[in-house]
Amino acid sequence: MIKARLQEIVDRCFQEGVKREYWPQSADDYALETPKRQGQGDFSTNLALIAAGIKKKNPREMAAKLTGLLADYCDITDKIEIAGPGFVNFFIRDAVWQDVLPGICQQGESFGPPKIGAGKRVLVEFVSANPTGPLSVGHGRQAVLGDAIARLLEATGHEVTREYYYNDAGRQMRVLAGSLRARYLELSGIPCELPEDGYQGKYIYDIARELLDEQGDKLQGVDDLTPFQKKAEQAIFKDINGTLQRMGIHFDNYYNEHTLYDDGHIDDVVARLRDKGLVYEQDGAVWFKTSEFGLEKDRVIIKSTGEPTYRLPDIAYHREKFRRGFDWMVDIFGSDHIATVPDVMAGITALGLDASKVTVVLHQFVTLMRDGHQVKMSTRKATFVTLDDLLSEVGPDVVRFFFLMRKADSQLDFDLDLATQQSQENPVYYVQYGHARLTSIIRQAGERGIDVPGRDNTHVSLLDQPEEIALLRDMASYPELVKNAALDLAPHRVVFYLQELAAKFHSYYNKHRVISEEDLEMTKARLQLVRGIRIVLRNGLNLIGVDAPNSM
RNA sequence: GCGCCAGUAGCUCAGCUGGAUAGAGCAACGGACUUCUAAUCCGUAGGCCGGGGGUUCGAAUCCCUCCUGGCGCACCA
Repeated sequence: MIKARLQEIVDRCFQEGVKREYWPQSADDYALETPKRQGQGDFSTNLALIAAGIKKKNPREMAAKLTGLLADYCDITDKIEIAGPGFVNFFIRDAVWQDVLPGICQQGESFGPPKIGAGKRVLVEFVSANPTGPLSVGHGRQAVLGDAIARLLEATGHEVTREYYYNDAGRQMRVLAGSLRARYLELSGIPCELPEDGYQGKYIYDIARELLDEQGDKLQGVDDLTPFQKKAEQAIFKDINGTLQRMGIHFDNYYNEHTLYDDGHIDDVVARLRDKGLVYEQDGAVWFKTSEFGLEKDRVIIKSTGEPTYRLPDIAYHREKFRRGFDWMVDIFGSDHIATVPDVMAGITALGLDASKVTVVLHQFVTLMRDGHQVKMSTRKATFVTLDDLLSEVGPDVVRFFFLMRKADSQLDFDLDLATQQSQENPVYYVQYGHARLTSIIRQAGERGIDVPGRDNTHVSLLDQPEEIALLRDMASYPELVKNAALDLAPHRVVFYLQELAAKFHSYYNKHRVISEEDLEMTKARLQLVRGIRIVLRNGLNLIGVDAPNSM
């Protein structure tokens, strides 16, 4: 908020400088940033360095021209100085930071990023696991990532639809049905081998048992896999949804790949590509000329058996997303799907659609560590820890927070021993504890009959300690941080921000007393600060779907 | 062999579009509870940012190259 104000001032001076021919318009890619080190001001701009680079002049001379202009326009600083190679550093007046506080208190829950996405419809597709088994820990990362991204986009005013895309037909499902049938027969006392590549997970037994309870031995002589497939799908989706619910994640829409066939979209996409001469037949299969789009080689979209490969429905599905009128489409995929992305993008482009409206977020794998060893996970084998298991061990808050502590690009080691046994040292609790403490202080004040100031600014000038200004500065940067995190689809930045804010507060708490009997005015000022920090912490936690407890 | 991602303190990781003297948490060591919650705080120590070239006023960040790890490179999804 303060930064935006200063940015406006600097922009105005820049334009004035262009008029006076201090520097050319082309120097407009300068930045206004927050320096890391103390003593370098609250903000800093490299305008002079950029301008000097273009005009081949001394940067410090340029900086002097800039400060000359700023003297006329800038009313929120104590001091503006030229430093280092030619940076111009801004020292914001304490009063400016202090004035931020009543605004935050007044806005409360709505304190956050600007609604830059207002009127924009975004589709966020994630999880999209086929109903062949319980959600894995890897799906968990994706679920958390997708939901957090959706929340970030909502916070910035986007109209978000969360969608789960799935396929309940095809080879995998047939193998699943065969596996269930085998277990069903086995439980009925009829020895039966699991089919080749069958699903070995014990959950198949659970479903078989249910089926046996419901149907008795009626299905023993049935060769048709349909009843088994139906039962498996229904039971597994129930399980998946139960897990998602425990995480507090809901979807607005479940999109069945099958509708793409029923509504003729698959055939239509092939026809359209054929019209454009981008499709040909070879070896009994239908190929898509992906090489026309800069890719290595062409790809099969319909196998010689007549069955489409996954690419074709993926392309058709994305065309449907466009037709449904979304302005932005975000896909969250595991890194094992990396190969599909260029093909789908080529398909979108081939159909005359704007591929830049699709953003794919690829997340790297989760490695589960137990007893210092990596746990290998496979949906088909029996050796896997499910997301549900994880939730039972550490709870949804820890799962969410941990999965968001790393950027999507990084592999993630989830140390079960650490997450379960040493949960006291969890960064999640660190932040939550901060919130509980803040709440407790306000409660104490209430018990002593002290009212906590809200929107009024009669006390804020008392908040002149360095720690207080630092806190206010961080709080003021929250809206911009969230805005950038949303646009970059990077929720981990919110997590890091919250840890830092909590740390500053804990430190402050240990150094300064908020409620003091001798000084009621100071008490009120600090209570207002406490209230403001609590709002920001609470809003931030809410943004990543983590609970903000009032006591711990 | 090719593509994508990663390589930053002993460990796990931040570092937004290139910016000034490189950041946090854990682990280690030494301290702080008659006080608004010690699930906390304070201090100490810890680094050729994988190696090597290049681009420029300036590189952990951009380009090239090599090394290491992960994921892919199907008429599986």
